[in-house]
Amino acid sequence: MDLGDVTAKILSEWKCIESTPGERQEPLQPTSPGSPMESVCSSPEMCYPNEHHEIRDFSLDFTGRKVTAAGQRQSKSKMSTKRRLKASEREKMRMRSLAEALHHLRDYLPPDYSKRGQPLTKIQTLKYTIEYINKLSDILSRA
DNA sequence: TAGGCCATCTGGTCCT
DNA sequence: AGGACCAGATGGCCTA
Repeated sequence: MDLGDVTAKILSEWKCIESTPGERQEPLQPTSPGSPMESVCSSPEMCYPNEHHEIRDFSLDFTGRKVTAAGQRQSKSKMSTKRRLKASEREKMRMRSLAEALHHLRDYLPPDYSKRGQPLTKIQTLKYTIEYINKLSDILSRA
């Protein structure tokens, strides 16, 4: 069995899964053309156009930020302000790389899901990836 | 309006 | 000491 056969078989089996949504633990969300998440946040690049979150964070951090529970905790922080800001920046970058990795992971899943309008959520991406890998493993073990 | 999803901030903890 | 990772809290955006 060559790669083409395997791929075709996987896709055909995948379509079988798609046609039986009852088997899914987490049914796909209904189609909604022009999904906001797809248009706004389907990729890290689109998620952070012109670093708009940076702008929002900056205003929150340095200009009249509302007092919140987190803000109240800040007064108890033992970290210096400089170090805290630095840690926040690193954490932001870390979470962005995680989101980017998840977006990249979506590209490896069969395209059927994205055809339904709504992009996969992070959790859906992980769950379907596990399912997909199990499918591949099953097919390979039977080959 | 409620609920889901997401990005971000933050403090705690572990590791180097 | 400082970086990485984690989990809780928070607020914004969007859809049903």
